[in-house]
Amino acid sequence: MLKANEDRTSGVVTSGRWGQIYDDLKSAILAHNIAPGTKLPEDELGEVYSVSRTLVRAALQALAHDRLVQLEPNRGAFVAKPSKREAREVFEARAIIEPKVAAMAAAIAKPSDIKVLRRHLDEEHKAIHDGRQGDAVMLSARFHEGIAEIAGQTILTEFVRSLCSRSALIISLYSRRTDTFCESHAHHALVDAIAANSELDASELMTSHLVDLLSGIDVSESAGPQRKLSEILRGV
Amino acid sequence: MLKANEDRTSGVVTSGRWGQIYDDLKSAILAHNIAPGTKLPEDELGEVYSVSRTLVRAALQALAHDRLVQLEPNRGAFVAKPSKREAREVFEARAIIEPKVAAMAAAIAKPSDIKVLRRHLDEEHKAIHDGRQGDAVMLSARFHEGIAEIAGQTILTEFVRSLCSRSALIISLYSRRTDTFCESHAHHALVDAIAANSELDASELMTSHLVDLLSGIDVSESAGPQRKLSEILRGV
DNA sequence: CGCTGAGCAAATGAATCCAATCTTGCGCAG
DNA sequence: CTGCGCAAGATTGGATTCATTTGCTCAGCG
Repeated sequence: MLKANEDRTSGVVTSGRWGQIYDDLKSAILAHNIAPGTKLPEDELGEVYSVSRTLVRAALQALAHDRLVQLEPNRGAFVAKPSKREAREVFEARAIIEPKVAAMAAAIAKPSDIKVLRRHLDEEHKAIHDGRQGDAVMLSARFHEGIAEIAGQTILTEFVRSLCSRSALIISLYSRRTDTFCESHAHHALVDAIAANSELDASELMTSHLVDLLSGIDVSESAGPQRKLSEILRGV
Repeated sequence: MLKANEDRTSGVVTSGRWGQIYDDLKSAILAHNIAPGTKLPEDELGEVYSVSRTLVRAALQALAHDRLVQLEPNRGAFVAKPSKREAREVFEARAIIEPKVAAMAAAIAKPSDIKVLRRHLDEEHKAIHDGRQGDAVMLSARFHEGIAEIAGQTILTEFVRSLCSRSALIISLYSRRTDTFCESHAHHALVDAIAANSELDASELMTSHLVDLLSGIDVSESAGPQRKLSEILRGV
């Protein structure tokens, strides 16, 4: 199941064992095993993990901060359904941050870093080949995170991690093509540029890669997912 | 006391009334009313706010996610003490994000937006004049947030908000000059550029403003603040 | 036949309670 | 006199329990 709980929530807390639940739920959501909009009742999750609602609540709160779940007062927790506006903003933010990060990574990448990236690529390729789309989007996200880590920017790495998580949700919601999740050749070209220490190439490749990703999803203006069903049925 | 709890934690949750505690503590930390490294015992806070430890824990967890407090397992919560490395990274991140945001804001700023910014400036000026440094840094942060809001980028606004919060902590820790918090003239020039819809000027002014801020703090390499008191006293 | 309102059930919000862990102070041995 | 070890106190971690809000159902009325 692609153990992803090695560094806890994003290095934030490490407190207690609710991080386990956090990681599990996060994996499930990102891998699209739980559909956006799904209700996440506290006691149900508590029963699944054999823990109290207290821990479930802590995990849900952390996920809410990552915007992967939406907490509605006295209603419950739901898997987030990013609006198209939010989707556009996520990619705009990535377009601002990630090219710079890629350039920084290219500037200081060591051979060992490149090896790590290529290993990521291999895993991703295998996941795509095996048809495990859920794992593929997660590995793609981890690839982008990996670049940020090479850049040595822990804070920007956090931002990239957050944005990639949300991107995974967005792609699962609005994807038009099935191969939307990071075509491998784009990633390969990126690694080559970084390995060659060419900052400009890395920056531009990242930009075009993000444009590619964005072109693969439908962000045309329309009623957001917040619209009530009644309004939709009324044909408003 | 500068009511800041109008939009809750960063629009994240709005759940329950622990947001009140969150906002209060955040204000106190950013205004430097609580020194970095200070322990924040749960039941003490619970007594102060006449509330159960449950809510205090929720607030502390949210603050931990913002990196304003550090949660140590079985130890407790402490006001964060960003290392110099973290300090540098925060400003590097700001240098990447904020100029772009300023340019976007300049591109689409309406007269009403400018009025809001100028009102921020007035409050900030008054706070500085009155010697209320704590409020000044908070208002400075809100000014930067305001620019991001004008840019219409809610996600980047969140990032800027987070970075500005941490900057406030950093400045209070490593400031050399006392006037470090955003000299007003820099902010005025920024507003002028945005009002004139000149994206390039806004971007460059923001960059130089951030460089200015960074030059005002001491980020020279040295042992981080994680050093034990014993090591310091030993003169290591 | 449709609409309104009271009542019921379920889920969340918050407080209290118990357990586990760390800190600190004291005592004793070397 | 100093250093190690142990026990008591304090503090956090997690579970259980009570209260409140929300949403739904169904009876009564227009």
